Amino acid sequence: MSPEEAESVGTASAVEVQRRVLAYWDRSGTPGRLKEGRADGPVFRFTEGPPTANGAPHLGHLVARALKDVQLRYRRMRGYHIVSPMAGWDCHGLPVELEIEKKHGLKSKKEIEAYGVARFCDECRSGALEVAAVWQEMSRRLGYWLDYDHAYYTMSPKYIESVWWALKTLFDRGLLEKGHYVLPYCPRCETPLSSHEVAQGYRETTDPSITVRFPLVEPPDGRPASLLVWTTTPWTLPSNLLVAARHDLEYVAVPGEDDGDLWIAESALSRYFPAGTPVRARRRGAELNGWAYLPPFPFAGPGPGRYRVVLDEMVDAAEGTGFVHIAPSFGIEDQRIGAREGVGVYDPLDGRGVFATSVPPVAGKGFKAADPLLVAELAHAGRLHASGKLQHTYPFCWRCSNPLIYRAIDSWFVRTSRVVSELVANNQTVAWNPAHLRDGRFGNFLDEAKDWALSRNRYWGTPLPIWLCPEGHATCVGSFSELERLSGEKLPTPLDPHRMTVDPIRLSCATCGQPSKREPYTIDGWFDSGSAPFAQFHYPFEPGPFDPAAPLDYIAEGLDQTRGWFYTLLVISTTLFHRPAYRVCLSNGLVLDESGQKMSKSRGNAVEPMGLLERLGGDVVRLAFFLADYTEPMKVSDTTIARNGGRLPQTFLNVLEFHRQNALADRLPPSSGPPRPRALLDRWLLSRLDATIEEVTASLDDFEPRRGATALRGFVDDLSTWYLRRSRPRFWSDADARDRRDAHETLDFALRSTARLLAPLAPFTGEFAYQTLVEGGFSVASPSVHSLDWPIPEGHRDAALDSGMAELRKLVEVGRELRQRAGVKSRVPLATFLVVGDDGPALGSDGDRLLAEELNVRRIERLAAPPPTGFDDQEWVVRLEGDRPRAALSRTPSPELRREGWRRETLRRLQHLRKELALGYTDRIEIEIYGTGELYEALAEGRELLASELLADRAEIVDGYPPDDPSVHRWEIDGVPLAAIMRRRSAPTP
RNA sequence: GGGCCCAUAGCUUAGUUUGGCUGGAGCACCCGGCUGAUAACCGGGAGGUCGUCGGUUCAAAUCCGACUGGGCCCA
Repeated sequence: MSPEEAESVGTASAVEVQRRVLAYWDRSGTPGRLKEGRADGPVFRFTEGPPTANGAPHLGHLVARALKDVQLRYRRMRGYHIVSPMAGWDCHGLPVELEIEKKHGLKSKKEIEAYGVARFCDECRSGALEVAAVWQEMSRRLGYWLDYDHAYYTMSPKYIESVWWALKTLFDRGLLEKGHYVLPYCPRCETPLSSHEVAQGYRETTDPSITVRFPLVEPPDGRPASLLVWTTTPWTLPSNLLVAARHDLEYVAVPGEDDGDLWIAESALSRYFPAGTPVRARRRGAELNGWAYLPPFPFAGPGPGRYRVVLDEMVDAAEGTGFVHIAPSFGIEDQRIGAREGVGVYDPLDGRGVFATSVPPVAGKGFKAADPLLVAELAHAGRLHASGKLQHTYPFCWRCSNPLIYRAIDSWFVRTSRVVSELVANNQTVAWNPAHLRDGRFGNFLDEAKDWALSRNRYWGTPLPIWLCPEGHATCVGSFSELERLSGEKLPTPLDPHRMTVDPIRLSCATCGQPSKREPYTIDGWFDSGSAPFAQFHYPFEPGPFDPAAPLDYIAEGLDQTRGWFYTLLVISTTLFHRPAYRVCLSNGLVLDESGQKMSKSRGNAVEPMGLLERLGGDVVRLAFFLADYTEPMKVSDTTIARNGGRLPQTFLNVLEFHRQNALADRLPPSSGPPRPRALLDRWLLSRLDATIEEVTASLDDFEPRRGATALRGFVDDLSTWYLRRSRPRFWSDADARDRRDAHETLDFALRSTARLLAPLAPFTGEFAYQTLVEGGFSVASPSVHSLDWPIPEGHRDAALDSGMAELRKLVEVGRELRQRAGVKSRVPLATFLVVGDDGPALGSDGDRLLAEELNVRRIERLAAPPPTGFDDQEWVVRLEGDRPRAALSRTPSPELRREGWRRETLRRLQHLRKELALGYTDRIEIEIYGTGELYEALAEGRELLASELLADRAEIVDGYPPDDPSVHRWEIDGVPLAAIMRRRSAPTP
């Protein structure tokens, strides 16, 4: 390490460590050099799930990124070649468009078109790039190494061309088709959404809840009669064409206000009528089939089969009346039933959800605004039986927050439903973490996979590469060269294949030769991101490392991606390559605030990731995640993160600093190779180290960093609180130079190994430690810890040693307890610690020596059984286990031992004084010490010891009281006055 | 309404797969000690109906069932 670095290391905080390491990496270009791992190593396939480039990252992203990075770093150290470390951004789609709309106050598609589609798309592009920069800086702070210089962008021409290739492949296989189906539709964005988008927008809301009378044309019993029909969407009533009942439900007629009959399911009766209401008639649902009624509004007009009761299994009487209003243009079930009955559709709404003039009462009104007007009309006509409000969950647009409607619309579909069994089979091969996702949430979703509504009626997205001729023949274009060929035009270079470029292009129909126009759709951005594993390489247009036969080895994202990326990856890989998309999939839980509430900007409880990383440092944040159960929802705040993630690096850095100061003071040359330990503590530490290496390795092999982080935390704790605490005197003892050197080498080796083990989990701390330990560290030429080989056990594992030391540490606890009960401080030596009734020292005389030192007793004795006469209470304090003595400790120090205790007491105070006087560890001093009586005798007896411990060239012990002088420092020991004058002797060591 | 997951001390958690000592640990708290790396460290204390109830068993935190609470997803 360079002298300047060495001097300023000090006790570094995690934040300081991070700052220094980032500076070093920047200087040395380390991330750029290492991100791909070893070029000739075995391949580790990975793809970064591209975040949507419409906003800053939130904490949940941080968790996923930490879980990805730890694995990449580990695999690099294991010698793998990472394919690919490319960063990526999902640039297309509504979210990005919406940001630009907001920026310019655009409120509708008409306004976007007036603004100019080309300009609009340009802004979307630069908006996406700006966001990517924010993500990159956050990732840097977290230590997430990706190739940011060669990131993939789903909006880039090459990427789009790969997506086109994929679409054409599906088209050729008959898996991409046009249909007219009911889809979730956002009237503000004027586009359909996919089911995974809808899933993100369910919210509590209040809607009207009305029950309407549908008069029967020919009442069965001669009296006037009506069906009671319930709905929460009055705006769909003008489109009513049928009423559905259930064949096996029991329906009854009860008297209404004007003496007409009201038909309702018997099981729904109590919701509408008081108990005891007379029943005038009763029919099975099946008997109601075909009953004709008068529709609530006449605007849809007559048509074959309309306005009658039909039977369907979807009806139940759990809510409503047992009669279900069917508007085939506005519901998935409605469409199915309407199509079966051949009644056609009636959709009076335009693209923005505004009523046409054909519905006079609400012409020009939005569908929501129409609700109260239509209800008033019904009331006026005497058709309204009941009216109220209902609170329920309803889907809203996940981006613009307006209520969605379900409506029939032209759209292109990926026929996912046809490959369900293949999806299910491929999913079975995936190692999910948590494992229950495979057959639980994700598996369930696959079982019911619906066709994927792919097209969007929008601007900023991959254009659907399908051209249609007037005859309806579709041509799907799979590459730019094909487009050029079919259009007979020279395309501009560079080509930006977005709407403004491709919309005007006309092809001649491959089937009939007529001019074809492009279908004016973009595609769901989720198809873009699901194509990332191959589209990032411009597959199949350029040679690259993508292997169509090989799934990714590992992906990790938030749980929300079960409906998102995890799903679209699988669909696309299954339909294109007939294989699963990934081998291992780790899904992390949601991030909650301290009190367990979901974080959101509107609630104001969101912790901002950049701030968190700046305050605590990336390693603390990472470790807090790794040590928590990251597959479950996680409560996060500065306090919890610092508490859970801060201890390991802090303790480790403290040990490192201790070692640095001592190694530096000793001017120790760097050690070479693993040490050959002699001392018990050294052998024990290296045994623990090997066990830790094994555990961390296994945990990362299993893609479960938590176990490894926990093991490492335990090791560092043992290193600091047992090995180092017990070894401390060895590091500055002149008595045994060889042992001193052993201790240095063992600690040095353990620290270097720990730095490497730490590297994937806490890359800044690992790097900092390594650079601190090696000569020339922090220099441009110094290799990064991340470029080193992963540590392997060195054969130091010794189970007997492990258990023996554990046992010994238990005896230490016993001894300390006895000392406390005897009321004798640790500094005062005691004669004997007696261990009763075990098989003798598991660690031999070395172990007993260690025990004696730790307990500050003169000797350890072991007895097979307690003495027959028992222990004399005057002489011993005894620890019982059950009713048998386990250990005993001498109760009282002898006068000699007490004098030694005083010496140590004095020594401690004088050492403290050295520190107060700001003396360096190697500064020589002169000292005069004043004491009287027994204290004087004790000090005089140990003059030489005191002198050498205090690095005193001259030490004088004076029997008496000190002069009255400001340079005199005074204390009391057991009521006896002690004083000293201390002066620096030599110049401070540099 | 349906599905999946979670529940161990105030907090973070080990132990649950494969039932078996007195359910461990760290943080925080109280008392005492120690301190030439440490925002440390050491000893002791207090703090647990292992969410609740029931079942299986010689034996249940662990296996089974129901319930409660929380979370997520679907309709």
